[in-house]
Amino acid sequence: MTERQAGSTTPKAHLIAAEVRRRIVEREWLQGERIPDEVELAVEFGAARATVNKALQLLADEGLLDRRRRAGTRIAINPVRKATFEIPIVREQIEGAGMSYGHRVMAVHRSPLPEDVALRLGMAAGQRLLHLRAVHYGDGRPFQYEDRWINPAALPGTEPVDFGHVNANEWLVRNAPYLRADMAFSAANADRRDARMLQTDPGQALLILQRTTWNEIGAITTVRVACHPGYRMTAAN
Amino acid sequence: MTERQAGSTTPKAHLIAAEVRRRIVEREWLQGERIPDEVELAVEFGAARATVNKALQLLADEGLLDRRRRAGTRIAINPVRKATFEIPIVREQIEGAGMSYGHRVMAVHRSPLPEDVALRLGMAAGQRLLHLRAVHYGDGRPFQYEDRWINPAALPGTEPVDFGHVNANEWLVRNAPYLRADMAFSAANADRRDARMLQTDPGQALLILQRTTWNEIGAITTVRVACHPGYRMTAAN
DNA sequence: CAGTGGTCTAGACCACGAG
DNA sequence: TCGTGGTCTAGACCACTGG
Repeated sequence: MTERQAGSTTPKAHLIAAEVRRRIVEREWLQGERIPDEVELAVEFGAARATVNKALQLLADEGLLDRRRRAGTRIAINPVRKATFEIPIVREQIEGAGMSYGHRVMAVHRSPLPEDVALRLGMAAGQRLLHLRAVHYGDGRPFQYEDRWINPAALPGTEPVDFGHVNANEWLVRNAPYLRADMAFSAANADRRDARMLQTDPGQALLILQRTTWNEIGAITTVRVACHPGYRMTAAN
Repeated sequence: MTERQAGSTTPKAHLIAAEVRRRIVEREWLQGERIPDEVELAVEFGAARATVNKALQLLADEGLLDRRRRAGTRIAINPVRKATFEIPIVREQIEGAGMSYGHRVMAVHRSPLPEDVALRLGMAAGQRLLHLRAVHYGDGRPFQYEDRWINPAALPGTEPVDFGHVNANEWLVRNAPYLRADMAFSAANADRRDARMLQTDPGQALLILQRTTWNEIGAITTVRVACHPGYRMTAAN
């Protein structure tokens, strides 16, 4: 780090972070130990304190460091690591995998909210919202089956949309920015409807994704996505 | 934003980010539109450019903005949002839920790598690694069943460990910091062993977590975790 | 109460890439 | 080519919180 990397475009903060990470991984600094403070490191690395700060913040965000005012910076004892999943538009995901995309709306109704869905949305059960069921296909084979509830009251200033023909997934992503979102993964045995929609057998284990979004008005939409058998949701780092 | 928030400890960069987010969510700025450049916003918000930069970087990391040199900053058309899951130590997760933790090692062997595991690790099949099977309990009920392979060669400078008695999950977290990790969620029907370990029935849908870590030497460990039926992995935002 | 990280600022130079 | 974001710096003040 004393030598300047010739021709490198890597930000100095990243280089410092990498060097600190190396000292941790190669056990020069052990879990629980306190490391030099920002000013010392700034001198060592020939950088401004702000740059060292940025580097250490990166590592703290990764869960590798534990930083506290006055107490200093320590190597985390239990590095709580994080996995980040990107939630792309289904169509892009399918086309990105080199398959052709298809989409079919199986049902659109204005229906009273069942108890469990109302709970997810934080609304009263029995209220009538838009209920939508659709299947996304990749190369003609079912990829995901989504069961979605939409709250039109949370979508002011937009034309009424015919979700029987429009792709709700894409329309919402593009037209309903949200402030808060909730997300959960679980597994479930396919019920008869899941099985029919995904062209598989009842009882088949399915990865279930549940997602709800809110804006300043209230809940926008909640969706339960059943993925085709064998689907893997992956994250790097 | 012109008025200074009296007594607020919220960083100015966060306030700016919140205001920009509001303009997006309330459709003052529409998807695809270009927003004022950093210098203009700095003037409007009475902040330094670096502060505005930090705020906009936050939103870009969220996937809400699309920033490019020379081209400026635009509201993302397809906001690819992210969900972040924290991977805690199992014991802390269980105790954090108010349950008592239990742990039992069901088997420890030095075995030749099966084809599929070797592939995950990027090693040659047939090589002999440490193979470990263990169950984590919450209030006496099975919580997770883990099937783990450990590469001792990637753990130099540490005493040999008796994983028959030590909790591998915790020992590795604390003693084997890694440089890269891989992670995937999927669903599977419980096979006979899964069912026995988790005290449930074969065929039951289980959430499967698969995780592999590497350091500068090579693969450290790979684990397949089968969660008890009904388990939900949640993320906020 | 004093040491440490958290944040902001004004200014600067540079890299990228759209036009 | 040149406007825009990316990054760094030196310096400053402040907010925590451990001792």
